[in-house]
Amino acid sequence: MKMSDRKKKILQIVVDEYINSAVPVSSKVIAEKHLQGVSSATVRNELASLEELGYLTQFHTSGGRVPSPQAYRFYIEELMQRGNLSESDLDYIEKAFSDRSGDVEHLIKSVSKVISDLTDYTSVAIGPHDDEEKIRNLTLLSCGEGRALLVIVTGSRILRDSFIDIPESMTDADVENASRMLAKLFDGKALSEARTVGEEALAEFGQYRQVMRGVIDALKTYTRPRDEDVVLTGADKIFNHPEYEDIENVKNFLSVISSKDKIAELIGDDNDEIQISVKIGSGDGDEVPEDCSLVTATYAAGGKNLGTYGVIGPIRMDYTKVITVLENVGKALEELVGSRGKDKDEKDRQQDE
Amino acid sequence: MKMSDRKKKILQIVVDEYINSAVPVSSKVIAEKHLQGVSSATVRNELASLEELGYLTQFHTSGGRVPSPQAYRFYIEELMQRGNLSESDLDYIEKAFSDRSGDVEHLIKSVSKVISDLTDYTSVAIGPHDDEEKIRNLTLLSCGEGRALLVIVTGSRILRDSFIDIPESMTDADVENASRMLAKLFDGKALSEARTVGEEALAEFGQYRQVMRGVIDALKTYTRPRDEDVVLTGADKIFNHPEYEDIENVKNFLSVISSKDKIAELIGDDNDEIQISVKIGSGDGDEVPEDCSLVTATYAAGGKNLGTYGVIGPIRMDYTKVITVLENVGKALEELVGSRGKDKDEKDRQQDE
DNA sequence: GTTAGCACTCTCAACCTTCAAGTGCTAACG
DNA sequence: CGTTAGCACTTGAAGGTTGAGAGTGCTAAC
Repeated sequence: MKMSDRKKKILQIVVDEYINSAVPVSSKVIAEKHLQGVSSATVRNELASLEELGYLTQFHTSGGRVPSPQAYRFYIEELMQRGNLSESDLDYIEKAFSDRSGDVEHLIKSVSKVISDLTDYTSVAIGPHDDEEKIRNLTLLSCGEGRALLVIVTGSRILRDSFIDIPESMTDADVENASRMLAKLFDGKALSEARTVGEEALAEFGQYRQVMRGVIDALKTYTRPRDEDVVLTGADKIFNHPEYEDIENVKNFLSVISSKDKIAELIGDDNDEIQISVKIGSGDGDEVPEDCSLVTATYAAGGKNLGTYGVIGPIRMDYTKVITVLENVGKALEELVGSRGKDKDEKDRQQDE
Repeated sequence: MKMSDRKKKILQIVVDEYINSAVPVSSKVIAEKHLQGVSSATVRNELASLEELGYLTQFHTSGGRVPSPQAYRFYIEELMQRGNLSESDLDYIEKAFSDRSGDVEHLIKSVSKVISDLTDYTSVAIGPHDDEEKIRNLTLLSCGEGRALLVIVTGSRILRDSFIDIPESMTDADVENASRMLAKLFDGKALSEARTVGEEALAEFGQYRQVMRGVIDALKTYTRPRDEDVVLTGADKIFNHPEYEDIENVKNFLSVISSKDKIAELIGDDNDEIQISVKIGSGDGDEVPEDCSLVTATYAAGGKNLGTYGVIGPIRMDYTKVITVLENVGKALEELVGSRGKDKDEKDRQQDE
């Protein structure tokens, strides 16, 4: 069976209406509020057909229809209408980003907060983690007991530190020496090339071979986001949405957000594909849990990854609002960071709209 | 009215029973299960009297009695019986701590996880933050745009970093120069004395005055724990306890744990007073929210603060279990860290038991 | 001081009724 | 053939009633 235009129109009405009201949608309100000129009986026929196609479900015979996950996906792909932010929302974004004094950590937090406040959903964010990031400084500090602390600072000011094992025989002076050598070797290198640089230099390091191995291992872990890089804002906002009157849904939600590992996994894995990604849980072994939806955007400016930001919430989510907010925050962010001019990527994206 | 021994005994029974069953306690079960030789009518008289004293409340006439916050406090002070951990629990602790390879961050996380797993409550932890910590390394890195990154590494391997403003006129070489001066000045100093050292050296710094100011400001913030220092484990464990079938309690709980600031404040403020602290919310403007209880222990070994760890959960908490776990974790932790010998503090504590 | 006995209160679950909402189906219409 | 009016049917939500069970407070007797 093909989807007629009227079916699409009706499906769009159902999704819109349900997103707004959180109440199953009946044929009557569709016909009366949105589709004058057609009777509710006709709408009922169409609804029955849409149900057969898998787009709608009903809890019980007299309960109106509710969109299925499949319907949401279709809605986002084809039916959804883009909106614009209100003046006050735009002002809010601008004001929030006007304070340029903070570091990245601070920026990530405020972006996350802005998104959560404007959308009224829980916001998840993961800071920039870019393999092409240049190493700005690398220092090795002796800790005694055959261990040393490796501190790496990159161009976008992300600080990474980890402990590596070193030969017990190394004195503090040896460590300092090694530190100098390492700093010289890696300074200005991108994280992506650093590993190969390290491998190549292994031979030179002679007795410090073990140290270099440790550094290389540490570098490997740096391209993956860590727990600490995941920022979560407005977890209590979920209670503003009626689906979370049900304790089961709250459990589900809390089990997701209490594991930052899991969040990082969910957000991270399509990091460099597209701009905005929507993931809807359908329950059958999906990574995103049932009754849960995750909308994220990955931002970039001047070819530099600026991190991934988004919201997590019920499937019945105001996608128009969320996506609009994400787009506007993205624009503001790109302006803020790459204020000097726009690169090709961004131009392409703007034409798409 | 004075508390007779029998009243105390009965109060203890009520609290124990309620903690175990989560069901209001009736005079009948007290008399039959715990106080043979006395009739339920007698118990009823005592219960009525205990209610008058403010230790018990009842939701409705025929609903049995429930301990008041005041009763819990009294219970913990005087009535509670110390327990011992099971073999398997002790094994679990030992196994969890046997891996010594990780850094502090890692240690904090595993301690927190152990506590959460053994108690079945949500665990909160805050890493060591000790004013007497010695500065091991201090480096200033230029970031351009009149800003620099200050990295401070302390003895117990806590890494602190923050951005400070510097005069736009400073070149990279100037920054390096300043970094060397600062490192020399602060190396080996405790955080507590560092501030005064900085103040005294202000004059010497001449044109770098602003830099030194920034460093001093940064040092000030280091004694307070930051958001990132608060670790939360097992948030979803609350659903194992019947009070959180009620959505209102979940809201309450989530609003606390979603703000790490607030947690830090709650945990941090009696940091150096006593070993184990129990805070019970009573609702009247208390810092700890109503229906919420916070049990924390501050650990130390060799005079060094090892952080504060504990659990947050419903008032009806298994205090015996929680406190026993906290004590045993503390012992294990002290052994692990200060394996070379026990200092006076710890000996004192062990005698108290 | 302790106890048995009893009236009283309150909740909880089960059950019924009513009500409104919304559907599916059928037969008629253009 | 698509559309529509009409109507029977289903279902859940809300409200009321009832009986059982639990637990108490009180009183009078020991």
